[in-house]
Amino acid sequence: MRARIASRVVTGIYDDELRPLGIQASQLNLLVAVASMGLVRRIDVGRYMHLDASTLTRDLRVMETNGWIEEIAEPSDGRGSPIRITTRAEALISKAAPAWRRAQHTAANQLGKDATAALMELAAAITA
Amino acid sequence: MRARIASRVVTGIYDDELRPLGIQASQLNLLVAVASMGLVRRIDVGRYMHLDASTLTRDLRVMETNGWIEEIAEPSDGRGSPIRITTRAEALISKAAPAWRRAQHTAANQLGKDATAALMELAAAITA
DNA sequence: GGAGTGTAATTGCATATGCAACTATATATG
DNA sequence: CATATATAGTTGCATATGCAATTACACTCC
Repeated sequence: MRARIASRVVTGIYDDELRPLGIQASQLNLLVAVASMGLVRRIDVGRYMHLDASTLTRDLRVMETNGWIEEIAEPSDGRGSPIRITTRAEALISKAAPAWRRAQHTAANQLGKDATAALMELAAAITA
Repeated sequence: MRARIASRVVTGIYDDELRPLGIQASQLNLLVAVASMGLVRRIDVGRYMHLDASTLTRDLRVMETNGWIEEIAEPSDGRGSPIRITTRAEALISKAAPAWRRAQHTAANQLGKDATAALMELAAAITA
């Protein structure tokens, strides 16, 4: 319950800052993850983000529609072609950086120093 | 991003344990919250759980259908009658307690002692 | 007591999330 | 090479989540 509440609260802080840019925290997260991974299969994004494959199918569809993600190889490959971020999305990430940082500061202030460090620790434990 | 990933991972651990009981972590969370609050208005549940009112309308509808929550006063009150947990749901909470504890242990082990303490700290900071 | 203000709840819309089942491909194995 | 097994991705289904707009009260203030 604590983890879910924390997620909602923190997500809300980021969503508020990102709203003028027309992107949500969940989407920008995904975009940054894909950007950091380069040309990547969906499943590997899923493993990194701990997201179910079916969730990714749908989330990425929205982002392809927005022109933020593109599929690379021929569509005849039934096991899926790798994807990558578009230049348009790269521009968006840069443009969103200040709002992102503001949200980060707001969240850090609202949580306090200890709890913020706690969150970093928590994420590190999951990634490991 | 860290908060959202943590939420997904922890929720998944609880969902796995609760699946045989036919209830999800999100629903049991809500049930326990309502149980602890007694006869309560939806909006106050929302404030406690940091959930939007519209989300609660829908989440609670599912739980009323399942017979876990009941509305008390006359439905003529446009600003909503308070709700409370049913005896059936109380029984379910008791029955789910072992699975809940198992999930708690699994999560604590998977996160490690420091990260678990971190999560408690995080939640405390939000509630305060 | 009627108008204005504030609050609780719902609805329309869009996205997010995961499970089970299925499809399509790749890889191993005899 | 044919079959078995494993893996990537999608679809149907159900729930979860929040915003904007709307509805229905409650309350206050002349």
